[in-house]
Amino acid sequence: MIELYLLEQLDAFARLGTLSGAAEELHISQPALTRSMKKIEADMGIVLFHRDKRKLTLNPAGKVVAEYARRILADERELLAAAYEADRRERTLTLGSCGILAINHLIPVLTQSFPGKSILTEMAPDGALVARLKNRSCQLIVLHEKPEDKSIFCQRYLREQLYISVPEDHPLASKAELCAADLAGCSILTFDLGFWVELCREKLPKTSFLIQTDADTMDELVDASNLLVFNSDQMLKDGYVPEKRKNLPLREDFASVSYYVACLDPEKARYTSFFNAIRSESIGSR
Amino acid sequence: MIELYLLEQLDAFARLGTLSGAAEELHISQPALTRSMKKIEADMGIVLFHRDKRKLTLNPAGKVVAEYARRILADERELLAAAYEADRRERTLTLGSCGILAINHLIPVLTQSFPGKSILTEMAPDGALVARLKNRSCQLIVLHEKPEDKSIFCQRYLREQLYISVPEDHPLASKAELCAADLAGCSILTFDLGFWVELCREKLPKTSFLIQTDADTMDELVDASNLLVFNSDQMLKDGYVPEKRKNLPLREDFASVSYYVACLDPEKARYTSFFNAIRSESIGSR
DNA sequence: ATCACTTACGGGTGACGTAAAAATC
DNA sequence: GATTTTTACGTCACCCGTAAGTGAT
Repeated sequence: MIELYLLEQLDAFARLGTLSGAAEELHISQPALTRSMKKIEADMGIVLFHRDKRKLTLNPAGKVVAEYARRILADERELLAAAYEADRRERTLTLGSCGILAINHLIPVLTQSFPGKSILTEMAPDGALVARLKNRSCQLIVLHEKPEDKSIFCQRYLREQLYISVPEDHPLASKAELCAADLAGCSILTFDLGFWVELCREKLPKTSFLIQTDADTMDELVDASNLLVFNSDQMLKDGYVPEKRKNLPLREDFASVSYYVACLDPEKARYTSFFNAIRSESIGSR
Repeated sequence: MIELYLLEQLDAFARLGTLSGAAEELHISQPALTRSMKKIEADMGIVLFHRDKRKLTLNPAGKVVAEYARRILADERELLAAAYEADRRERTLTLGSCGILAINHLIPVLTQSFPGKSILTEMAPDGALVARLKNRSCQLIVLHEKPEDKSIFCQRYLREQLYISVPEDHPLASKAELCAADLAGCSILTFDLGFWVELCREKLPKTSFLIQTDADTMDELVDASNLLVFNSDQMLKDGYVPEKRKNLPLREDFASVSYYVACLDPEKARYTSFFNAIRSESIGSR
């Protein structure tokens, strides 16, 4: 058995050409290298060097060993990288969601249900989420349409109804509720809420959406402008109630969605406590 | 840097399933293994095992490491095998020859010209020899036809003239020399001399050859029979003179050949002393 | 004199075995 | 009680650095 530190030292010598150079790179003394090179030969029982009193060079067998050593050292580095990646996956639970609401709601639940695990969240469209679930990039996903796939275990979660926060002095403020036509030609301020934006752009083509990604900027714009603001029953319940605005529901089919929390069916046992935890919340929200 | 002995121990545990089993296979104590497994984790800085008080099992990251370890250990074994093979090639000089005569003559010369090297000889037809020279299975070859290939350096060596040793009471014994027709219908005893047998079978289709591979058997058959015996000027010079027989030359073009010693042209400098040694012998033989 | 490698010597880390304990079946 | 793993302790190997030596440029 040739230990890796010996192969590393041989590799350094093979690349640098001199023991002194290799010793410098490895931060060890020359004599240590002399001994190591002798030790490899002794361990293998064959001669690997041509000794010229002045210069040490690899003979053909030595070159063969150096070549393999290089490969083995690369494999060892790969081992470390793969192990760290596996470890990271073990310690983190990745939640993918089609919208930001579920993320905000679920992070505390996940933190409590899986103590010791880091929670990583990301937003993506439903289709991409299913793909990420299957290639194990995500362990849990939140969709706004029920997946048909039998290999995916799925549990109904919250409903969310779209609201528009209308400035009190806005013409629409007199209404009790809104429909798509009311919003034609309007601009609506909205945070980057995931699927909602795409859905509304499709369903309300005559309305423009002003997407904000920074929460503070968003808040300032809401305060400083008399624009319509995107909102929902859940957001209102969470306390997101813009000042000096009336919050009106948007009465359209698309403006009310159900969320579904899903995982790979074979893995559902791992997440039982989590699914139980959100079931009560889900029922409570109806 | 994870040392190989640790990976070996992890691999044994991964295969055997228990530390005690692995310890037995590795001929070390259990506590040593416990410590080694802890050391791998400490060296890598991640957890690789699920500890159940009673049973130790690999977690996903541990399985990844075990898988890589297996590959790396296989590579290390391959390294050893390749190095030993390279070392063997370095220490042995392989001579291929079309006939046994050149082998017998050249072994002492090679032994003296390349002190410290083992000499390995083998017999094969000219075509195969050239192939073996090119793929480095042989360093030197002896042919009975001059190769045209420019990448092959070639030097003329001995000539050999075929003789037939005829029993003194045999009808042919009265002749001074023989031709192909004289041998029609005869059986000739011969040792396995390489290309000569194939050549004679082709040129003397009406003569049968009784091939012997064991030298003692051959000698006894020569003494006990009144068969013709295959011979040559070189063999006679070497002292192979069957008793109670007359040695007659076979006067046919094919029955006299020149040998050529060859090596790869880029390597000829390595064999200068050898080529010089056989040049004098070659000239002396004419 | 300088450079490259080798030899000689002393020190500290660490890999091992033995012995014993803890925990589970 | 038997099996498996862990902890504790002492020993020995060995890997390293420093210092000195050899040979070549």
